[in-house]
Amino acid sequence: MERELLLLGLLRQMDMHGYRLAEFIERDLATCTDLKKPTAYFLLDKMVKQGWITQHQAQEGNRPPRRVYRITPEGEEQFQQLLRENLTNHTPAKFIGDIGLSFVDVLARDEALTLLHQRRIALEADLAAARAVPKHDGAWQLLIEHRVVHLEAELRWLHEVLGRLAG
Amino acid sequence: MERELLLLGLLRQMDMHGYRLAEFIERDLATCTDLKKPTAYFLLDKMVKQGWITQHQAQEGNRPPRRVYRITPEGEEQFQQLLRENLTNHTPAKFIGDIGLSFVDVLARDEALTLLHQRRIALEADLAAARAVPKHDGAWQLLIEHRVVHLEAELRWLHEVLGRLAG
DNA sequence: TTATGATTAGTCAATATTGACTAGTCAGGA
DNA sequence: TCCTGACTAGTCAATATTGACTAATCATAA
Repeated sequence: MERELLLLGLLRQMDMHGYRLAEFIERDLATCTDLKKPTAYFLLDKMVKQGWITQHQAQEGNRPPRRVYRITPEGEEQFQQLLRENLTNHTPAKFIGDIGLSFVDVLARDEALTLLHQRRIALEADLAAARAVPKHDGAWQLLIEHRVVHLEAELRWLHEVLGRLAG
Repeated sequence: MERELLLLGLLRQMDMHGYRLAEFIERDLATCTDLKKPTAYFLLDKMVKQGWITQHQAQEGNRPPRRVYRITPEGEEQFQQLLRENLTNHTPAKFIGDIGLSFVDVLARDEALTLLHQRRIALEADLAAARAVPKHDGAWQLLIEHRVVHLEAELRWLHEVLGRLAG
């Protein structure tokens, strides 16, 4: 339900049309979740059916009409409940990079080292990018720092692994 | 393609029937990936169609016949390629817990602290469990250590967040 | 003015994923 | 022996997800 939580949380801040929501999520929230446009519409439709949000048409100038969504009191209640669940439960991240690592001894040591070295380069670039994000206000700042903390830990670990493989 | 990589990697070690594969993944690899039984069969069928593996029936005693899968040379080639890609590319983990955190200021400070405190308890339990896993051999040990490293970083960060919220 | 490419808003068919189910087998006790 | 509950192996309908597409509008530049 974390996607629903996200959509409700955004609609709670202001009414929005589907395209705007989906675009915001895909562009600015890529580090938390990946949720594509058709999925967003699917979930929005579902939440309309469940009565958590309402949908109405809105025309602006000559533009084609838009579906604007608004949260309902039932939606707000859901949001509150989902938020509490999400904050309480620690849901560990899945590291899909680990799958390859579990087979690393299939490769010759030199090749493995070369490939993991490339991974480290990519990781360092990610970390630099995350550190370069300007200070935000409020809770978003937490997420940015979380990302930095995680990438730093990842980098230290990868360094360790490279060292162990090398000698 | 990380699920295919995993299935091919396991079949590469020995022929297996679908149920065994799915059970192993669900029980022992839950920290890397979540892949349910029907998904495993779906992917196995797909890989048979693509010629990466073959399927044959095997009877054992009175038991119902099983579908046993075996990797083909084309499958081995795929495996090698997928493994190299997986080792090279750093694919950052998604933190779905962050979605809730981004809305944390919706709640009164005391309630947020209580909920996040519960999260910390759960996290500490996870960490203790991860540390208690006995030493494995080879690459599996890497994954266990990765998990510990990640959980430690997560715990430090949560501690930081709690401190900041509190004061 | 009109051609070109980018942006907007959403759709659709194809693919992926899963919860809940079935139908057989086995192990152990009454 | 027969019953019960657990295990084995897989299926199926329902749900979720996405790549690729459409069709309109807007920006700009020749």
